[in-house]
Amino acid sequence: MNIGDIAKRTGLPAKTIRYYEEIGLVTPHREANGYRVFDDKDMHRLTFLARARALGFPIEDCRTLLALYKDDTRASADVKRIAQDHLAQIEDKILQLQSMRDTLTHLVRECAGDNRPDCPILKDLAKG
Amino acid sequence: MNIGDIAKRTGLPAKTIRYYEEIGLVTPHREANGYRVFDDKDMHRLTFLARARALGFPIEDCRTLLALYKDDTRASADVKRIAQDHLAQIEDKILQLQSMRDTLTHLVRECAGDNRPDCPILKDLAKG
DNA sequence: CCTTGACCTTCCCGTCACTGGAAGCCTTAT
DNA sequence: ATAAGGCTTCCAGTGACGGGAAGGTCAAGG
Repeated sequence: MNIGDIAKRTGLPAKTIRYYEEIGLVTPHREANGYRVFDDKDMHRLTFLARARALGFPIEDCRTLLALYKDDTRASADVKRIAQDHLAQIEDKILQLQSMRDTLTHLVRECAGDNRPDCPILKDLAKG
Repeated sequence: MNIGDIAKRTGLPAKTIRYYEEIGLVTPHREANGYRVFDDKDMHRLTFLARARALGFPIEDCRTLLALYKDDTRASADVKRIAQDHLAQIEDKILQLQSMRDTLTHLVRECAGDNRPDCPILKDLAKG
């Protein structure tokens, strides 16, 4: 399969797949004309990557997860730790965003949104 | 005030303040020796920026908000629209993160986390 | 007067995970 | 023969800074 086909099948942009090759996450073969050829193993790795990225794992986590996946002697504890750490980061982020959302919701509700200059949003930002 | 003092007072790193000057968000004077000098107006702008950034507004929104703040003839509707758009983005992001969190929480709960290789997290990532 | 340490300056590179675009080669169909 | 579309590499940009180097400045102490 060429890069366009695999892109369609994995849902990953061709650019992203080239980038993954550049950083060593996949190593497709090359045809005589220089084109990349992807086999089922590449397909599988890319699908794995797509799912891991969709769960928000950073690239380096993905690399580690792929290595663990390949390693039959892995301990599930190693996988779990990575997932838990990532989960903790996500939960932190959610809390931050919820706090922003709450403040913003309040401010937006207070603001008349008409053509007068008086604005509680700006007032709040300015009050420090 | 020198940059170190204003950094302490605003809570912004000196590096950030220099960056804000570079992109035109503040324009402190310069002493004969080249040092930046910040007055109360700069202080006020930086405090405004710190608060707006803390609410997650992107830099370009901050620039616009500062301009609106300065403009006595503004319509509060303009401010409100910016805040609402930003709020919508935050809510989107929260939903994405919550979806990730839910999946991860489930997977982590399923995983034994011992030294055996069997791992539902990897299984899920691999299944595509 | 000299030095030390704490400031300050600019400049450049690195972050993260791509994305856009240019310039040019390859393949397939007409 | 040519045109369309796919492929290649390489370079630059994103957002909002952070790290660190090389060097100027200032106040206090010996």
